[in-house]
Amino acid sequence: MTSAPTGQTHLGRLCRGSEIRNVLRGGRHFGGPAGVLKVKPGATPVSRLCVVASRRVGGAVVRNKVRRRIREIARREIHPEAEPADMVFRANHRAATMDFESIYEAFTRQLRKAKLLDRPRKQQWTGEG
RNA sequence: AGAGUGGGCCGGGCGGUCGCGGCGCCGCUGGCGUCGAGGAAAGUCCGGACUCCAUAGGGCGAGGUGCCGGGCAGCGCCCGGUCGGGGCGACCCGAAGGACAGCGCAUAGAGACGACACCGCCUCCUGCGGGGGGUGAGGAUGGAAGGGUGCGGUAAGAGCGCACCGGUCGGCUGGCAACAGCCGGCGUCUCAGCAAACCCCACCUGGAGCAAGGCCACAUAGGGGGACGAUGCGGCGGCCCGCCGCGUCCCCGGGUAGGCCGCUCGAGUCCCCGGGCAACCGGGGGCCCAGAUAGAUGACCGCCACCUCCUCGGAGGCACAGAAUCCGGCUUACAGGCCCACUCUCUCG
RNA sequence: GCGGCCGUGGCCAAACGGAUUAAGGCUCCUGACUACGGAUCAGGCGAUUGGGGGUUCGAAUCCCUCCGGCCGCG
Repeated sequence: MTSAPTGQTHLGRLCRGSEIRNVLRGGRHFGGPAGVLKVKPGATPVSRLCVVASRRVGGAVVRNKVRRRIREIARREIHPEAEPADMVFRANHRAATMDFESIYEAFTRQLRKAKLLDRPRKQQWTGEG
């Protein structure tokens, strides 16, 4: 398992095994072609993300690439003023062969469902960017 | 021109926007500068450095290595050579000590190493069914049959005798040596293979591993030193002798993934000169070249290379693969490309 | 970072230097029995012994190397 450091302004790291298990067990489930996203209301003022890429995904190079792409998308698309959340993304083996555009579309759809692209209690903000 | 052998190297380049880690600086909720994966970072198959523990010594055992010389901190690695095998050749391959220390080698076969005769051959006897003796040349068995080839010899044969080729012993010459060449002796004794089967011989090996190990903060309460010792238990590399600890008394002050150190400057790398056939070594000068701690390199765009496709202007692709204490090797994976030396065949001059 | 075990027909597996078609069971196929099926009986198909290389007369077995899977310790 790996957890990615992310943009420190509004996206932190979720590293501890107990917290990760907590999110996986009790979080809301958002499926997608590249993997599963689990979200729970944040325990800290900033949102935190953990990307899980097991050996089923591929070798070290592939797993690093998937993890970095997910983290990059989250960094750019999650709104700084959204409700802080603890997230765990578990990548599957299909993520290894997908190009960046496909992963981008799939993951942003999951984030939109989780209402993380929006500013809370304000106007709808289109997440295209 | 075609086919091939050996060695070395590269592993897309330049620029821009956003983002990440280390270090340095500044006017420090940030900014600026700078550096930021590989030849294999991999497998973890060997060897070390480093750290802690153990070190009275000895015996048994276990594992590894195995032609010679050199290189190296060391190695099971590398270089050079010897011998054997393969290739027309350049070259390539080889765990390459010992089989009179022992033991074993299925089936077949008389016999697989001090034993022996199934067929055959020769000879003698005969009551013509066969029997006695000689032989190991021929056949048969087998992966392999107690040196090989030829001539002589003989009843038939056989190192029975001779010559040559091995083999072995001794000497001489060359070589540091493995070994090679030459000379002589030996067939009464001694002549096969397998030791990546056990085994013998020689040499090597203390145990763990950076989660080593150390420092700091905090809580339940544990450790260190000295003295005494029967059994039991545990530890010391597996076992034994042996040694140490657990037990009692006295004295003194502290162990765990939270943080910090170890943590990256090193048997380093590049250039030049010198020594050496070479591996490599010596000297001089230049350079600083990742240090994360759930683990930093990503995304997008433009131009130029390279490859493929076609509607000739575009589209797609661009290997294997990601540092975790650090080095030296080995092994394995790898799109495409470059350079050097050499060999064979054909053609032309 | 250390250390160990395993890989044999579709499945479970035996043989650990010795010939042979690499046992045996389940499954599957064919036949018998039955009105049909099951059970039973008889016969049969099915193997690069994880891949490659080496040692040997001979390798599933010994050695080297790679691949895959499982487990243990810190």
